[in-house]
Amino acid sequence: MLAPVGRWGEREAGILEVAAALFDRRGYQNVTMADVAAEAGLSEGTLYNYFRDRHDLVLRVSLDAFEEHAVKAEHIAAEAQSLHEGVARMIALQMSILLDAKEIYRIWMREVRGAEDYGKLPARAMLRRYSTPMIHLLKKWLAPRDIPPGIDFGMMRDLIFGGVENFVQTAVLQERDKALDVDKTSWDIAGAYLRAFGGKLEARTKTLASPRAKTAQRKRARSG
Amino acid sequence: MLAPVGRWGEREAGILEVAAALFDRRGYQNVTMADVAAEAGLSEGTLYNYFRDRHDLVLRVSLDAFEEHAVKAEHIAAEAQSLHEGVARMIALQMSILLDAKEIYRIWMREVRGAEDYGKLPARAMLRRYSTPMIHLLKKWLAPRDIPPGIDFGMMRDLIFGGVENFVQTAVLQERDKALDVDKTSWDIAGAYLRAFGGKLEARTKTLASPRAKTAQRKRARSG
Amino acid sequence: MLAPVGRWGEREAGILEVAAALFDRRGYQNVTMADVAAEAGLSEGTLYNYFRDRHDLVLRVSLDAFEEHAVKAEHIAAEAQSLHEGVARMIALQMSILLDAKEIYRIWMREVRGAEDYGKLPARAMLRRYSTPMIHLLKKWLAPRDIPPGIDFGMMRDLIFGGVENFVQTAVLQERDKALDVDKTSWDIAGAYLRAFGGKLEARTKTLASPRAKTAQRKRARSG
Amino acid sequence: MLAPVGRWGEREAGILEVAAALFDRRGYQNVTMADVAAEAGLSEGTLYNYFRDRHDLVLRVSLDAFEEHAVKAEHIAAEAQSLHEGVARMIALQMSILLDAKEIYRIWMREVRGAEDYGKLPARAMLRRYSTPMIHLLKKWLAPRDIPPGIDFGMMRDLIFGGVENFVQTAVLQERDKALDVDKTSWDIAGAYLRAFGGKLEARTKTLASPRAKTAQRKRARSG
DNA sequence: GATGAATGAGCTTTCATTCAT
DNA sequence: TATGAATGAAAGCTCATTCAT
Repeated sequence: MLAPVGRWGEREAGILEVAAALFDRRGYQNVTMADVAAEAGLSEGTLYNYFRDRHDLVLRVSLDAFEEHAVKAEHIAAEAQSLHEGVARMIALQMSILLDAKEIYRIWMREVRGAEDYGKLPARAMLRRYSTPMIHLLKKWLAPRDIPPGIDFGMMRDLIFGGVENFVQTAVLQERDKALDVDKTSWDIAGAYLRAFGGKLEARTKTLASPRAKTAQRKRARSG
Repeated sequence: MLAPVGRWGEREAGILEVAAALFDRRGYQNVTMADVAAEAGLSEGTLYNYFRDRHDLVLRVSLDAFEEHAVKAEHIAAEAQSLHEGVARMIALQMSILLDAKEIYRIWMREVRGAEDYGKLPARAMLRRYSTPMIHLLKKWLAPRDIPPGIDFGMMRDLIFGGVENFVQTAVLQERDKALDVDKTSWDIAGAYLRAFGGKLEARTKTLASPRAKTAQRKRARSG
Repeated sequence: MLAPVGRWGEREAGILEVAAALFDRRGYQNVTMADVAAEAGLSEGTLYNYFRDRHDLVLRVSLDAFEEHAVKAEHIAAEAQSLHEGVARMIALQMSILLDAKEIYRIWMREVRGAEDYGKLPARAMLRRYSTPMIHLLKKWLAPRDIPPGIDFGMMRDLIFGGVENFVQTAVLQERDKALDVDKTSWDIAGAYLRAFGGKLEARTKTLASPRAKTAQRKRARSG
Repeated sequence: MLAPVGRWGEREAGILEVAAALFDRRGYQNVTMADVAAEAGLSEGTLYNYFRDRHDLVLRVSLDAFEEHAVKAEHIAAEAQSLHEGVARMIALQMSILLDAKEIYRIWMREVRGAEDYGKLPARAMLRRYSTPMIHLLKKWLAPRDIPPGIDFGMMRDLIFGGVENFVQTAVLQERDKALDVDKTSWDIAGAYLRAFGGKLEARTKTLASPRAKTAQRKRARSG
């Protein structure tokens, strides 16, 4: 779902952006509606013209952010020249998300994935858009007879994304995140997973475009 | 509401148990002190005879639960007859924790690991007790020359635990958790990781004791 | 309970007035935020739109009340035609404050004067504005050679204000306060202090304007 | 009312002493029953075998302390060789009370004098015992024809005690209290009051016994 | 649509007091 | 008498949400 155009749509997008930044800076549980309103230069009441309630705002922030990620994941899957490259770039994407906007990711995991009733449908759809490209990638390049017994594609995806998440979390906790070479590490980890799942490894030749840099650019462009 | 939970020292254990169950059912952020008190059959004020404040209670719940897990992890590492068996049992332990008490795990990861000041020392020690046995296991059985480049032991541990966590989460979300064959899946996933990290695989012969069943037993015993 | 007290800026003044009255009636330590809210016809939360916290409210009540007193004290010092008249009017002012709003005075002495950190600056400034006019008065009219040894101006001020406070307190306790002739008593007490400090006494000729009456008028006007 | 003798009485006296010390150190509003119990080496429940409730304890602490002061005041009035000496010693007593145990004094003024129903009778009696010696002194030495018009003995007492209280309070606030020469200042202030009330001044010849030192001695003796 | 004061339920925490042992 | 765990009524404060303007 794209943001509506025109003034109304712009303002909504502005609120979402401001809220995302605030959430990321302070943790979304510690951001009040008043904070968001103030940061957006609006009054509190106005927020409720755009979002049903706090939950809705949180949800939309996360959906919005994940939309971008989903698009990127789809590109990676579509353009991969090899399994190793594709998985590595997917891992690099995941890493950069966690490093740049881990709070949004947290919201996603806690509020959106776990939500029982509200917004479940668009959230599920978005989750699928983000996580299925990895499955497509694996399905395309892995020979069925090489896949170890008991392992399926969904499991692979879960193991990869979860493993990377945990690895980055530890790195952040140990304050090794600034020194992390995302591209190289992604390639190495991808290699490990290919071994695990019966894929063919490659030597790392060309540099992966860093989604991290792209993200930074986008942010600069928007706030201008 | 349960009947009041015993007297004296037992009462503290009872509160912890009741709180753990509540946290797990509703998410610890959504459980109030009044909820815990009511569920334990006590008045609100009484809680504060046992725990300095809410934070203390949350911490203690998590520490308490993890103590048991740590002990089990240490046993597994000490008694493993092969790498495949050890890793599989470790994964099975992790799975059962996540299936039985995923919220406690969440508390651990978010409140305890991330805490800056309070209880950092005992918490860190406990974390190490839980997560290092896996590293010991891997160090003991993996031949250094078989380990793929760019992969170290800490990374292996993070990838394994994180991957399993995510896999279980997805299973729970898709309501496949009841049908999950923890032992078999653990063995298969362990196999994948051994391939990934250069370990020697084995055929699965004997049944792993399910820590899940043991936990259930303990709980029944305590609340009597 | 009073009817809701006006709108906007008036509301703050209304809360302050209502709080001052409550404090005076029951002792400010025994007045809760809920009490103030109820008496002002507001909900509890609303109070916190006007005052950061309880301490802030208490402080503001006292500062507000003392501002008026300070202005009066300055006028008295500026317009005094003789030392006897000036001191007498200052004593009469002090008496009327204590009779009308002794709790506010108590807050001032205990919370504001004694406070270590918060609002120290404006509070100190206000205290000076209230208590220095008396010193100016004495300095202007007392011949240095007439002042008894060991007595300085600060001491004089403290002895006068403290003595009057205690005298009024006793009168209130013995329920003689209604019958108290503020003007005459002030004149007599002033005379005693002039003797004590080496000042020239005068016969009491004209009536002192009673600040007590003025205060009552202001209150009636405001609450309308 | 003297404390009962025997074990029961001793324990009660011990609690009172401990409570008085705590009150003075931290302000009596900030001392809980639990604090007093802990400091006295008793359990909380036991306190209630000796004191009906918190109010009763506070009251008794103050009564107890004032009993000593009253005895001293009576001695001073009985043994005074001149008005100047008597008043000066009375002022010195008041100063030392305020410097050594201002919290007890505060309790007295706030809780006891102001109390409407409870313990009014013994409190009133004690207040009288403390404050009438000053009146006796003045009545004995002041010639009625020298007393200025409009001034009576009760007023004198109030002006003296209140003035001294305020003076000491200011000194404490300005942290001049350590440097305060109690005997000299008392003499000078007494001189001022004698001028005010028509008494005969004297040169200060002999040193006044410092009640402050005596108090310290007593405390040391008791806690041994 | 925009405002922002008002709301009030809800939270954590304290502490004097009670009472079974 | 002594104990001390249990109590529960407050208290101060927060904040998502509403609504008259």
